[in-house]
Amino acid sequence: MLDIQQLRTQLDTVADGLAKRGKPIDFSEFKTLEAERKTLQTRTQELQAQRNSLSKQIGMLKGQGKDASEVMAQVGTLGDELKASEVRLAELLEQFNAILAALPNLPADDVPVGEDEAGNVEIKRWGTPRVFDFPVKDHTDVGEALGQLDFATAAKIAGSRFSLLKGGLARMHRALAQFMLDTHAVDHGYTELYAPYLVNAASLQGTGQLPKFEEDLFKVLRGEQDPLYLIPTAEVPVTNIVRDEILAAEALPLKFVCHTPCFRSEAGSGGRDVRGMIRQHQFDKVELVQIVHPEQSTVAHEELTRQAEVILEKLALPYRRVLLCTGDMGFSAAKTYDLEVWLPAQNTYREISSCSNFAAFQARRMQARFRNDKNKPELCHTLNGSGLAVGRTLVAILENYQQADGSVTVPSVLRPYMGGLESLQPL
RNA sequence: GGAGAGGUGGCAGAGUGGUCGAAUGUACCUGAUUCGAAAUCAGGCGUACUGCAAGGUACCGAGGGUUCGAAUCCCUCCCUCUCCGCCA
Repeated sequence: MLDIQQLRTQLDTVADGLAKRGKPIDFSEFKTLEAERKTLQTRTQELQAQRNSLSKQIGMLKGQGKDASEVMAQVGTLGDELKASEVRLAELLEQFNAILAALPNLPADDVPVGEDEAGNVEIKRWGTPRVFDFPVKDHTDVGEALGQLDFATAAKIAGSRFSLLKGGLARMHRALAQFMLDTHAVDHGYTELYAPYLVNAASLQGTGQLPKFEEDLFKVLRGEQDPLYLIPTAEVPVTNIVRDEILAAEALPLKFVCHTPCFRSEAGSGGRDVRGMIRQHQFDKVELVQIVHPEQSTVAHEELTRQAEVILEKLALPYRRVLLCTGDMGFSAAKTYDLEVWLPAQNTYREISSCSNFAAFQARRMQARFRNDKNKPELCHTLNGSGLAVGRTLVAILENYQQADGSVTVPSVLRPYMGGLESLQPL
């Protein structure tokens, strides 16, 4: 959510910033509504003040046992205009909210302007892609040859875009999550959380998935009761911890790490990445979330991204860091780094982590504040990043660590989590 | 799933139609007292919008309704607690 004050006072600046995202937004409706709002709001409050004071008089007169009919007649004349003003004002405010809730965040100043992923800027590369002396298989072929990755059975059980892992591969999946959690909780100082996988609509509003992106979510209907939604990322339950809170300044920064499954309907992604476990309805992710003082968010963003990179380096997986351009950034983000891991079968880097600074955008939606130097409530800044997507990490290991005989070497940092197992062998 | 009781300021807790944005206690902040502290005394102490200011407006779980007037009455939803049943 953008600051409505900023829209009122610097509409052109806001419009310019949003235009950089690619689709210029028409603010003529906003201007029309705003012109009406100011006078209507003043007038409504004036009428309310009159009504309140007259009503008080009625109370006083009646309390003294006097006749109040004259004053009651007087307040009666206000009735129609007041009612009409209140109704119209409520309509206007609702329209403002709808406009505001649908506007994406302003890109940070140092975000490159571009239309799509072609405009992204590579920041760094780490690691050297391995040279194979045998034909490289993609992760689906490697996993199925091991007999430990079974899409056909998953499709029977649930449908397309689900996977069934078995044996050592299932264990490696678990080991990855444990390894990531330990690294962030112990080495990086994050507080580990276990959080709900189903959330209410208010939480999804808070982080920005609703109202615009409902079709991306799995919705659980419960008869008369309010629906719940399966979380698309741990960002939702974790960031909403501070929704409607006013924190003490000393409480910041908050740093949370949380491993959850993530559920995405993948509506509109038809045909993309249908093979393999790159794009699934259900995948696990270890998520990093920080709630920080506004002056700290830029530094925190670098720190958090670096902490995600550490996981890739410990796993010895080659990757690159990319700064997303204005046209490729997510709805709520002010600035985003993607980490892309090397996938030899595709001969390219693929996204495995997305680390974003949301500035005050989410905090304003969810009214997450802290008491500043002047003891006044001020919006926090929020950040999050994958550290990392577990399923895609498993994909990267299958491809990068495959051997000519069909086995897959277990990265050394994972071995303590797998009973010392050094290699996945066909079942 | 059945039966019942509740949601008021950081916390506790009063308030069942009118001078209530809300008593009181406690916590917290400032000052006085003190060598210092405790105790005591005085003042302050929710959020947001609006106004140069004085002030005005909204908010008593959320939304709607009745009324000249709603924390208080009515409806829907959300949440909490107690007992019974079921359950990993």
